[in-house]
Amino acid sequence: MNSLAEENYLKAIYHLQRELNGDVSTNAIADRMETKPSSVTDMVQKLGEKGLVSYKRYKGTTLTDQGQKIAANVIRKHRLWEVFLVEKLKFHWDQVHDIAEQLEHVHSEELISRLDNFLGNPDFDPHGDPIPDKHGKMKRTEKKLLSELQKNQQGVCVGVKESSGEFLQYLDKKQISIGTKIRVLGKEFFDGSMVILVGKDQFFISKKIAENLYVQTS
Amino acid sequence: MNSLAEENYLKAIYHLQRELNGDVSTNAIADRMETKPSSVTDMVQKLGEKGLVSYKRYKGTTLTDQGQKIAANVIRKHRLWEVFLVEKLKFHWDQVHDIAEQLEHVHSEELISRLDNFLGNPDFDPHGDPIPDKHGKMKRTEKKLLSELQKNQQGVCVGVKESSGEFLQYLDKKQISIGTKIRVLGKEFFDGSMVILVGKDQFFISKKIAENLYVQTS
DNA sequence: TATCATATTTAGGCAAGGCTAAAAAAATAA
DNA sequence: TTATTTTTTTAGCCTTGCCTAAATATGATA
Repeated sequence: MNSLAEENYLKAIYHLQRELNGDVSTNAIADRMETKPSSVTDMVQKLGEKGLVSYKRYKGTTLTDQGQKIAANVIRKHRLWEVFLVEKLKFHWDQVHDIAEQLEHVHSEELISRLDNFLGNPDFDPHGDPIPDKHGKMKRTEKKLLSELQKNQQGVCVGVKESSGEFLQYLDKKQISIGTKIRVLGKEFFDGSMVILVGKDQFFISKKIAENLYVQTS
Repeated sequence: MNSLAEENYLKAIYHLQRELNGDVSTNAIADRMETKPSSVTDMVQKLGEKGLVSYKRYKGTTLTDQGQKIAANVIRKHRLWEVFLVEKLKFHWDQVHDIAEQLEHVHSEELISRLDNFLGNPDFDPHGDPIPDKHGKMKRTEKKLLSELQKNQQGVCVGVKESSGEFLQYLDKKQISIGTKIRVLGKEFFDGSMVILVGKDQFFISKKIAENLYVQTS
């Protein structure tokens, strides 16, 4: 059984490894965890001894298979709980992160398997992120950024890149959520801004918005 | 915000205060928490400084109003989660305690209020114990021990006094659960044993069983 | 009341996870 | 290549919550 702190480190390393695709530096982890580099060194050494990461002094850290499995499981729990909070308890998708952050550390395989079932074995969480299965594998979608679409192309919103409260609230105000169909009515070349159609409303969005929304085309 | 350890102490003191109706001794707490008396002393002193218990050296500990409120809230969460686990995730009532023990420490008023709602604002948990409302008040039922019933009286099972796995499994085997109607067909004077009717089955139970089952008569 | 057993507290330590300050390695610039 | 900056690690300390051993209060008994 791993401690809460250990699980959080593994999770952070898991995400960083994907973002940076490669070894993860001590500072990067410290940044993500909002802690000091010296604390990180202590912890990755401990995780190293436990065989959950491969750590070499001054070189960086990577998850071992075992560490990866544990991290994926924590993420699985986090995302399943998010689905529960949104689908069953009717939370808004921008309110669930902190609560899921706590729920993800409840230990019980039985619980999570029953929860998964209760929710209908979802493949994606309310932000469009894939939910790993019990072996740590997740569905890969061919998702693009909205900004990559051309005039008259359309796609279904499947997730966000940036997930700050402000951004999610913006989307909410515009009635954009997972599953929302979006059609590009126009696109300005010089600044990347767009006019899009959402339901019956059409409106203007900046390049910054378009670069932070994932859509599935095909 | 209180730490996990603090919440567990408050909860234990809350229960003990009711069981012993009065001040709670350091040893009693240590016993309940499966920890050493010296650790308890440390903690009650700390809780005392925080104003959550009133503690006097060598005299014992009681919850303050504030401490009581916090304890009741933890218990509320525990019992609501138990309802969720049994009603929604179809756990058996004898499997949910340890999981609820973890879930009860998730901090979010909003979460618990939505959960309460989702579950239909239940008044009792799957073991028949009352669920405190958000102000810490709980419904009082006039429940008796089965052993207090006389021949030909009947009652509805509303809870258990002892809740060990063995006992709950015994009840399960006999098809007794919350809501089960039980009629006393016979009662032996000299040892308190009974013959009872449950559904269409009648069988013998010892005094020990009868003294650990709560029924509601009226 | 004096004595003895029991309950409780105090003192001093330990492990987990943090932090700061200082040392050492690596990367970058001159 | 040498000097300088940045990154990382080490050393030493802090808090929380636990523990053991020793000291002290309380309460029961003679």
